[in-house]
Amino acid sequence: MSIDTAPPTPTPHARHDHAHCVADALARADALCAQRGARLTTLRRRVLELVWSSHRPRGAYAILEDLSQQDGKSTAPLTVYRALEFLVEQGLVHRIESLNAYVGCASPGASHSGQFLVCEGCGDAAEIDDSSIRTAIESAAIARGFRVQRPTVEVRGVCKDCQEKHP
Amino acid sequence: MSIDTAPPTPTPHARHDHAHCVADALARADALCAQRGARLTTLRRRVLELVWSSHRPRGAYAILEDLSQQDGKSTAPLTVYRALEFLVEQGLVHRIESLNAYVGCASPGASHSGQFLVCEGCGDAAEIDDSSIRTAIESAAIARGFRVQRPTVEVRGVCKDCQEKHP
DNA sequence: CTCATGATGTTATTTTATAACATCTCTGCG
DNA sequence: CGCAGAGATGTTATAAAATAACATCATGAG
Ligand SMILES: [Zn+2]
Ligand SMILES: [Zn+2]
Ligand SMILES: [Zn+2]
Ligand SMILES: [Zn+2]
Repeated sequence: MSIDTAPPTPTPHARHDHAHCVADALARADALCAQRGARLTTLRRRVLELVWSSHRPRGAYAILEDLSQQDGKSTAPLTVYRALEFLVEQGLVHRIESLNAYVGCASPGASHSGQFLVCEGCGDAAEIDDSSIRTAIESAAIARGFRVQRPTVEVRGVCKDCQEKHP
Repeated sequence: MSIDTAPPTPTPHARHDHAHCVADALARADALCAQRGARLTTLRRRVLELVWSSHRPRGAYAILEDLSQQDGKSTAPLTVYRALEFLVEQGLVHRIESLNAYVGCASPGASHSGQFLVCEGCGDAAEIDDSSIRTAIESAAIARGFRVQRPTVEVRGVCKDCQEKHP
């Protein structure tokens, strides 16, 4: 069976060891939080793991359902929102504004602004950290006397794999 | 961050003839829609005018309230959402994803992607159309085989005037 | 005029997010 | 240890944003 005819999978670009992605993300989170004295509690760690369950942005309520299902009892939205708030503050998770959803950060610890290529086909959100974009935004802002605090770049379009599937 | 819930006062620091802004925007909208055969109905035109009541992004429900108050009777959310949908499609209004709010387009008709400098201080959203940003995004996408459909750039920070007020 | 199309009205519901307050749990300190 | 205080979580209720499904109205081509 050739790669070209591979069936649709939850993670479309699934030619990778995703379990490794998750384990890696959790390990980095542990290290970062320990280093900072931030408390990555069991709950927060579980939420982080659920955010990382795919490379697609996931809604707070989707995570909530996972959590409830795992525990057999229903959890309150606030529980998830508070955990997400912590994770975003720590730079472990990014919020995709145009989707009201959350996705694991590809390189936490590094200072970066969050730039995403969001595919309409598969829903994947690929995080990039392009210095040209960063500096272009900074320059444009400076030219107008605007002090940048948090740049948001979310590019909708179609990823490489999805283009090949629907030519 | 709070979006514009205050009464529709023109921009806080703007020493400009805002009535002219609005009239101008409406005139251009009339012309564009006429040219395209799109129907800028009374309702849609009124919503456009309300979006333009300031240079701050306004939420759909804020506009809804204005509309209801003007008419003395309550209007349904869908009424506003449908009008906004039309206005966004026609490029007369942009949606600011990170605020769930809408703002009038500074240069409708021109093809542009929507780049905004959103001030945390005054709530103003200044629309820019910076070619460096545009090309930087396009290049970064091309390098990854990603086909861009709709780039979104929303930069949070503090505008010039607000920096001067709070030094 | 008549019909087809698109626009608006109406009612109900879904999805996303937060408020207010109670309880628990960890940690540092006497 | 035992206790105080801060931070984390639980609980209940509500707010805010968006959409669904279906009915009616308005407009313009033929
Ligand atoms: Zn992975
Ligand atoms: Zn990141
Ligand atoms: Zn103005
Ligand atoms: Zn514009």
